[in-house]
Formats: sequence, C-alpha cells, structure tokens
Amino acid sequence: MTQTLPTINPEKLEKVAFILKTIAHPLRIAIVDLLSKREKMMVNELTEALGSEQSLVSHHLTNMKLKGILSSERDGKKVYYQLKMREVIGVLDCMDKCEAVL
Amino acid sequence: MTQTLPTINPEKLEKVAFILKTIAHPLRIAIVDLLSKREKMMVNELTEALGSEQSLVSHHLTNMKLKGILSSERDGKKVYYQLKMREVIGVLDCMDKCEAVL
DNA sequence: AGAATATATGAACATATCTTCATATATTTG
DNA sequence: CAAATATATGAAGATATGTTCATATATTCT
Repeated sequence: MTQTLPTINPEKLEKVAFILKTIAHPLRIAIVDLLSKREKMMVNELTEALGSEQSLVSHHLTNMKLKGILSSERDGKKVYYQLKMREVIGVLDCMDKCEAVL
Repeated sequence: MTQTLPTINPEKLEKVAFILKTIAHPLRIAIVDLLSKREKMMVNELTEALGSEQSLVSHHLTNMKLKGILSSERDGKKVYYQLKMREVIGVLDCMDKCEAVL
C-alpha cells in the first residue's frame, strides 16, 4: 500500500516556479521590488536606482515584458514600466510572509 | 514626499530565491516533490518515478546535495536521498498556500 | 532640420546550465 | 575473484542566459 499523500499542487508550483525563475536574478528582483513600491517607473529612474547600465536594464525589462511580468507605456521620450502580472507581488509577499524561512 | 513603503525583506527574498532558483527545473521540482512525500528514496526509485536516465538524475541529485538541499546516505549498494534543507518543504508549502496565484 | 535626451536592439562574447555518453567506483552475491 | 547491481563522474556538446558595446530609433526642443 503506497498511498500518495496530499501533495503540493503541481500546476500551481509550475506557475510560481515560472514567476520566480523569471525574476530570480539580482537585477530583476530589484526591478520588481522597486515596481512593487512605485507603480510606475521610467527606465532612467530604474537605471539610476539600480546603478546599472541603461542597456542592461533595458534588456531585462524587455525580457520581463515578453514574459508577461511587466508592461510598458510611453510618455513622450520616456517609457514607464510597471508590474503587469499582479501575482508577482502576491508571490513575493507570500514568500516574505513564509514562516518556513528564517 | 517619496516615502518608502514597507517592502519585501531583501535577505529573505535572497534565500527564497536561492532555494527556488536551485530547484526551478522540472526534474528537480519533481525530485523535491517526491522527497517531500516519501522521506527517503533511492536513486533507482527516483529514476523510475521520473522516467529519466540514471546519469541525469544522479547529476541533479549531486547538484542539489552540493547546494545543501538534499543529503544522502548509503545502504549497501543503494544510496538514499532525502530533503536536508527543511525550508524547502516549507517554501513549497508556502507557495502552495499562496492566495496570490490561482 | 539638427541637437539633445530616452530607450531599444542586435551582434558578439562570456558564462552557466542541461543532457548524453561512456566509463568508473562501490557493494553484494555466487 | 568474477559477475551483477546501483550509483557517480567527467568530458563533450547543446542550449540558455547574462553582459557589453556600438548603434538605431523615437521624441522633444531650438
């Protein structure tokens, strides 16, 4: 009798893992963290806040946009990015509240 | 007045991100999932349960062991692996319970 | 239109990660 | 000890990911 215990929901795990794998990079975590606080930020602000290069930040923004995590909106010369996938904040919040870690 | 909202604890985020980045791979998620149910499993069992190749599974097990996620114990010819880092189960559980996703 | 500003893009490279394959090691059993 | 079984390992190749650099595009301003 090898009964299967009620286990972690694989689909949900996939989703969360996708989100986290996508943002699991120091720069991207920082970006998401900033955007979880500020709603909208232009590339320039992000670049300065992160102390990174414009091009690099832009690449990461583009990637996260492609994966549906972020969205962007142009305002004149400036482009504002924001969190599109609401779940991301939620997931980060869940992790933050997670008793399991420290 | 640009006040900083109480935000996600960066250290904790790092930890969780480390854990999840480490296991964020279909095969490894499956391994961790199995080991969260069964306490101990030998390589062979895992290999069969996963429908993967012995060598590949072994590589992943070795990696996760190196990173402190798993531990192993030899019993004759067999080697049993188990979850060493308790937090992993906790983190997966947190993700599972996370309201933010689905 | 030309200069200045803000952002995007693509190629090249560096690095990391995954997978396979062939083979090594360890343990038990005949 | 030889054969069988279980697992590990290392090299090579495949793929993915991150970074830099030079340059393109878009917009505004003069």
